[in-house]
Amino acid sequence: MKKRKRYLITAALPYANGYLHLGHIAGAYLPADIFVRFKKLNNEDIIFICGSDEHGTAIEISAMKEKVSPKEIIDRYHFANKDAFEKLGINFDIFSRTSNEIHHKTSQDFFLNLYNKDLLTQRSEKQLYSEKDNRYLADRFVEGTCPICGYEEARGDQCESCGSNLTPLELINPKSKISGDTPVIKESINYYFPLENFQKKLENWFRANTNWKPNVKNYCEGWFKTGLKDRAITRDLDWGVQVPIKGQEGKVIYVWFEAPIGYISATKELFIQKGEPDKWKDYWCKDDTSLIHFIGKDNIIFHAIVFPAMLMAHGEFVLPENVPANEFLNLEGGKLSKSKGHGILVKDIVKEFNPDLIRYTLASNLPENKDSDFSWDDFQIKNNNELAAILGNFINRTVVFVKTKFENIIPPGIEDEGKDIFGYINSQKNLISELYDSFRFRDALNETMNIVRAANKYFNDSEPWKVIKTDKEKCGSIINNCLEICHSIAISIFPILPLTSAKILKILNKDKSDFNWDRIGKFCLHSGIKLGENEILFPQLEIKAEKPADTKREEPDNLITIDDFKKINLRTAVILECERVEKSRKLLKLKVKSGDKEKQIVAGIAEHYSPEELKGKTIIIVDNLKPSKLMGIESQGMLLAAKKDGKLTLVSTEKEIEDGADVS
RNA sequence: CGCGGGAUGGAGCAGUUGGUAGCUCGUCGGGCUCAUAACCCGAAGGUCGUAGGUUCAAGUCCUACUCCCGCAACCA
Repeated sequence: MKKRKRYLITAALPYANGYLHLGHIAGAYLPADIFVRFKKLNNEDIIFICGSDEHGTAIEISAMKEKVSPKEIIDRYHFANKDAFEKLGINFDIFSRTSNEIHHKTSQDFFLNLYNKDLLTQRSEKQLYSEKDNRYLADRFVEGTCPICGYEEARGDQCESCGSNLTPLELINPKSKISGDTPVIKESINYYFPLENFQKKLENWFRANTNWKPNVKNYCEGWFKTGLKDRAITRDLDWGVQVPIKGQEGKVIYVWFEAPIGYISATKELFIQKGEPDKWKDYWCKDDTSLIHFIGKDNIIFHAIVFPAMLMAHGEFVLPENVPANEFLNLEGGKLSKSKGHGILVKDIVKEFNPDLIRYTLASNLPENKDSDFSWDDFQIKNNNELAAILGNFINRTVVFVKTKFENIIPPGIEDEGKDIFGYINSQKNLISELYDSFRFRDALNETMNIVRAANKYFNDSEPWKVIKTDKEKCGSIINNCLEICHSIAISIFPILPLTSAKILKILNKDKSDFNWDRIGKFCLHSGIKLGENEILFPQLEIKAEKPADTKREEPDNLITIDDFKKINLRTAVILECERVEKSRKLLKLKVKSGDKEKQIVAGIAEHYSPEELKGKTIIIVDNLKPSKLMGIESQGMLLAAKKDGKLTLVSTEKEIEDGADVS
């Protein structure tokens, strides 16, 4: 392997259309931050780049829904996410954003570079255009009747009812989602990136990277096998980076093309801030740079195939040396996705818990090889039985001993005392280095904790509380060693627990002059120095049954008045018919009778009840719920059911009563 | 056959090219008492989802099956 002079680390650009949750952190940002901190401790030349990805239709649609400008949406999430990163101690050298001018310029230059080399192909395509809206309508902006199943509200890209993939042109009677206008068909030119032509070159490059993680390799080999397809890199949209070609105004560069260029623009911005505007080239253009993209598995295709192909096409940039993608983190064995409101948002959890505890729990359970699990039980166990009992306790027992037996002053050491433990620490230092270098952060963490475990053992085996009664000098020497070990621990945990690391230095009253990976296992303290104020690093934690940061919508006041309650019409109803909804795992379609009315209700209970057992049952329904469509089927009410831990049971009446009765 | 991931002692996970099944937590027994009832030592506990196959040898490779989970278009 080539000797690398400098590192350029990127973490996936978070999409500025939602808040970050723990899955994002465990997938990309924490491992990246750990790696960067480790390298910085080794005095490596390394920069850590990230920023918000702020273009794309999803943001435009969110803006439309909320009736605000896209700018408002991206500002909200950009600043919230930036703040969340800071609170978690994830220290980018720069957290930029793709709406910045420098990024627009950089992506346009990139685009032009390929365009001028005649690498891009043009295709004229029929697109829907709305006269009234004065714009082309991208697929998500069109609604119409599905040509396959006849569902009337099919989207331009897909029919929610039958699941068919569609194009806007296939829709019968298409309408603009913006104005309801009926669009016309117009020809429009779009540019394509010839990914197909790069397949051979990519494969050769890719397969030379033998040390990549197997999950990344397998995933990409799958794509190679299917064959890469050319991809459109422009779209007829307003929100984004304008296509820099005369006569093509009103088109933007497709986000997938422009977003990764954000890594380059952010690097430029960083060095402009530093007053060295050309220095970014050292990192992007010299081939003794090691470019590493930290991402979640959903981004593999872009970082291991598409972006490298773009860089190859451009020709002036380095290719990634590694793309250590992680799998996904689940919550309590179940889902952790924002769409379902089950995620734990970073902005919430940092309010209540020590960021280092969050970092520790995630780091010890990173989804490095497969999806892993976050649970509150585990979170508490990690704090009480590992951080508090092993790490916090070792620091505390040492410092308290100094305080009570040595007037809080570091006693002198004796040569040769504790040779074994320092030998062990030095060998751990090398082992942990190797683990970090091969992106095995979980193992690195465990081996780091083994140093602390060994430290506790040394304390126990040396029995300073006994030795002090017969030989105070020897006891002092043991304690001196323990203090030195505390210092070594402070350095070695820094990549994972930066706050704790700083606290230990403060307790030891030690400056940063020896704060370097090499100094682990070396003697750095001076006897005769008074220690700083002691502090319990990890207090015991008792997490109540109510999971504190679980994102139940924050209700400032969840009490309702009797009037609020009266708004809800609850009635008994009897189930007349019941059938499964086709292609759905969870939905049942019920026909119920409540008094003289019959209603159709779609309910997500198919995993708990079979259609047969429901027939004839009396249930409670919300009668005046606004109808809505689920998978294209209208649901005119909602049934009540009790649910906990995956169990579900319908709410019924205790005695028999006619259907249509009021419930209150 | 929509795409993808998984199944290893009570829990959560390692197990890199096939060669005595490891780690953390928990449990039980003992030690210590400097320390946040923390620390240290010892022990118990696994036919590695099922059924076949390849091999001198399979958690690891091959085939089939079962069950879980995530994503996608759903849980009103």
